Amino acid sequence: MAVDREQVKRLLKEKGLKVTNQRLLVLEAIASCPDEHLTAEEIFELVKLSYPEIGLATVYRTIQLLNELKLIDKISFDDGFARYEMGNTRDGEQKHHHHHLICLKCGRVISFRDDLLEELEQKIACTAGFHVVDHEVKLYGYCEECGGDLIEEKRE
Amino acid sequence: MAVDREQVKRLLKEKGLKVTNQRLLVLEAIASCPDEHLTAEEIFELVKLSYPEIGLATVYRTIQLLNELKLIDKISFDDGFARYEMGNTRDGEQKHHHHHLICLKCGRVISFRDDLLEELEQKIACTAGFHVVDHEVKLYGYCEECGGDLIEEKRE
DNA sequence: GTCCATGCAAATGATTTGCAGTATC
DNA sequence: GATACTGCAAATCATTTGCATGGAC
Repeated sequence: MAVDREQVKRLLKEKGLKVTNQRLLVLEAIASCPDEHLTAEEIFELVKLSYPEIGLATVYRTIQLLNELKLIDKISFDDGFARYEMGNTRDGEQKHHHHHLICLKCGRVISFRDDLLEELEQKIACTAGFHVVDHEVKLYGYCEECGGDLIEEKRE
Repeated sequence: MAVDREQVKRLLKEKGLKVTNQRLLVLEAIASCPDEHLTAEEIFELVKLSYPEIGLATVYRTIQLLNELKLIDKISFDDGFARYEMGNTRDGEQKHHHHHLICLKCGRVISFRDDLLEELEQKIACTAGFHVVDHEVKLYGYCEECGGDLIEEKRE
């Protein structure tokens, strides 16, 4: 997943923010690991490879900024770390949320895209007078390697 | 929502754990606020009303214990506090998860019960070889008072 | 009486913040 | 050149832990 530097620069300028190497590098670090869910510390280590002078506080501040700009999404797997991944809004496209399967044994996190939730949202909106604009779903269980498909053959 | 003290005592003893006032009181504090999502600090304050000697560390340790015993559930709304609510496993009954509508304006949290997710779980199990055993859903939006039903009449 | 549970105070660890120097516009 | 951004170190704050005392069984 590549970052459109020009588009990001434009967005920053629009908001009266400055374009800095640190900001671009943090965003590109996250973009370079599309299937990971990086912690601030991990992003810090990644950026340090090409820009050793960066400070951890800058990473935290940048992450917060990019999140506010909707360029990245924040997620938590309740292991004590906030995690980040590329945002889902591309140009004018509609949101295409992906959710997470979390393996209770090995901790692996698998992302999946789903549209079934739209239906649920509609239902909620009608019944509760609640206008849903976003959702987050986590499914916990066991992945293939950890016995996900051995449901029937348990008991060994 | 009342706590069946005898049943809880039995459960604790079964596990070789001791029955203490603190443990019962923490559980009852949580049970006494079925529509709230209490933080450790809030539970601490509640229990202190009837048992002023209790320490915050005990509340944290007890919460952890009750969570492991599946008597309470942990949830996080990403505001920096872990929150707790009564567990959903009642006797031998099947789980009946409820999920959360979180208002982005007033912060109100509305719980709702849903079974549509079962369908989604089945789908995932088949396609990804993933055996889902639990799920967590958060819907973000605007509640009735904050304009949830004004979707059409927006503008101005 | 044994050993687990508690209360207090101190430790931990992710994240935030103050401030002086630095880079962007 | 003004002002926003950065790096460093110190501060914050929810949660955890060590240890001596107290309570359950």
